[in-house]
Formats: sequence, C-alpha cells, structure tokens
Amino acid sequence: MIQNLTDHDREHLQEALGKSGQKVTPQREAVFTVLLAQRDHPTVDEVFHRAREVMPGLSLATVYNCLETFVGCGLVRQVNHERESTRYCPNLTPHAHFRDKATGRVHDIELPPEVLKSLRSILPPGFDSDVVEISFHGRAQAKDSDPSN
Amino acid sequence: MIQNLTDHDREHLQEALGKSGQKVTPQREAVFTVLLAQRDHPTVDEVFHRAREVMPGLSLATVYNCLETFVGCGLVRQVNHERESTRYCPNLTPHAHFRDKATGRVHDIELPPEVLKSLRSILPPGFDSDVVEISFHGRAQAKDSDPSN
DNA sequence: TAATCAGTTAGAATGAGTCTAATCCGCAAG
DNA sequence: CTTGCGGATTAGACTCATTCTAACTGATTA
Ligand SMILES: [Mn+2]
Ligand SMILES: [Mn+2]
Ligand SMILES: [Zn+2]
Ligand SMILES: [Zn+2]
Repeated sequence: MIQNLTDHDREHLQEALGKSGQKVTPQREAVFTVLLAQRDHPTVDEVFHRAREVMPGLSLATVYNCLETFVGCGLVRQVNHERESTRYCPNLTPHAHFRDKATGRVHDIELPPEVLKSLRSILPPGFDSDVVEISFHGRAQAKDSDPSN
Repeated sequence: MIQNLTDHDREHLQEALGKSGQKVTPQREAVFTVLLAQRDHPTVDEVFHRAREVMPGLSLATVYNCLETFVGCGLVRQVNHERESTRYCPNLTPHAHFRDKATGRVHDIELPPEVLKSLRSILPPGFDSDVVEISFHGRAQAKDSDPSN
C-alpha cells in the first residue's frame, strides 16, 4: 500500500531539503512517502495515521513539523478550503483544486499557462502576486477511485 | 463614521432576509451597516467592535449569527486566506481577493466575465461548480486609505 | 392572558494548529 | 572509544476562532 520512494523521489526529497540546509530523516521520508503514495490531499491527521502504519512511534507533532518543513522548501503545497483542516498536495505543477460537495474529496484541476496568465492580467498596476489559489466547489461525477502516483 | 443604511440598502437587506423567511432586527441592521460602511473585509471581531460602538449590548455570538445568516441568504461572502480568521465582504459582483503580504489588508480585484469563463473552462467534463474562489497573495503599492462605500 | 417562536445572549465546549521543554541521536572533536 | 553539540523528535500544554448549549427576551398569535 505504501511502497517505498523511488530513487528519483528520494533524490528530490534530499535535494529540496538540502537546499534549505536540512536533512533527510526517517520520519521525513515516511511522511513524504505517504504523500506520494496516495495523492488525495490528505489532512495532517490522515497523513499521521497512514505514516504510523509504517512507523508506529511517529508523533503527530512530527507530522506537523515535517509538513511545515516540506512546505517551506517547496516540496508540497498546502490546500485550504474555507475553514476545514489544511490538506497537503505534492503536485508541484500549476493547478487548481476542486472540492466535491458530496464526498469532500479534493481533485487537482490542470491549469493551462494561458489561463493562469489571463488570471494574473486582472491585477491592476501596483499589485504583485507570488501565489494565486484557485478553488472550485461543486459536484463531480463519481469517476471512482484514487489518483495515486 | 457608521452612517445609517440608505433606503436602498435597507430594502436590499429586508428583501434578502425575507426571501429566506427571516426578519430585519436591530442587530442585523447594525451588523449589515458596519459591513457596508467600511468595505475592508473585516473579521468577526472587527465587525463586533465596530458594531458595538453603535449598539453596546450586542454580543459576539449574535455577530456570528448575523454573519452566518447573511451568508446563507447571499447578502455577504465569506473570504478565507489560509487559516486566518474568516473575513466578510458585501461586494456581490464577481471578484477575486488580493491579500497584501505586508499589511494583511484584503483588496477586491474585479473579475471580468471572460476571465471567469476561461477559468470555468478548465473543468473537465463531469465537474460542475457553483463557486470559484480566487485569491492572490503578494505585495500591493501603498495606494492608501479605505475603500468605503 | 398565555403560548409560541425566532432571535439574542453568556458562557462552555471543540478542535486544528502552535508552543514548550525534555529527550534523542548522528556526528565530529578530543 | 567517550563527550559535546545541534538539529530533530516527542508528549503534552496551550491558544483561539468557531460552534454549541441553554436560558432569556420580546414580538406575535390563539
Ligand atoms: Mn522531481
Ligand atoms: Mn442592491
Ligand atoms: Zn493538488
Ligand atoms: Zn471582496
């Protein structure tokens, strides 16, 4: 269920952490593995429970710490919808999020560069933005199953 | 500072509440007045303190209740940025939000229909969305003062 | 008048997230 | 080897926005 990291992914982790002067630890590797194994935008709690299956001593505090670290070095994005618990997403391509009203599930929606550009173009002069978050809320057809890997 | 509602605005309030079987109360009128008087996306607490200046007995619980009611009948939008306190916006035209990293202030960004349409067009078939939230985060030139009324 | 009912109110409860202080552990110096 | 250091981990306390609860108010209706 929770395979190991591929060499590529371990290298990605290593490099991103290294660039901000931090190390790969077993806990960080476990948490990162969980994020890549099932790309369903888990909450901290979900990450915690999944990671524990493979590292029973892992603490919730550490999961918070790891995720914060990953966000800090750009390995992972936070995803918020209204005031629900924060979710985490390892998809680094520009994309929007769609939250299914019925199931609560969050889906990635690819964001073509020209749409992103037209969006940025609505900013009046003087406004300079690093980050744009786009989130849809509505109903999605079943389409089943999980968007792993 | 906190003028009264114009006839038009009072009618708007009355009608929207009426449509969902609710009444105009002094508390609701005070809270709505506060929202219209200074359109700076106040938090619940800010609304609370402003409204108290004009209605000292008003409780925080009631401010929460009024705002929830307004959201429910479409008089007001909630605005969330990451996990900060929810803010409230009486601007019902389609618009995005820009949060200034430096000041924390939230600005309305007009959203032209064609941009909105191009955004909706990125949804794959089977995804049907009521609501799109767009929020920018970055730096805005001073541009001073408040966007009241 | 008495019953009803939406709205208001204070305060308790909730829960995601943050903070703190103790412990752990890999590594480098002695 | 031993020791000391510093980052990482850990449990549990704490925060604070929001939600919940139960009592109260005041207008309207029977
Ligand atoms: Mn890569
Ligand atoms: Mn109007
Ligand atoms: Zn995503
Ligand atoms: Zn707004």
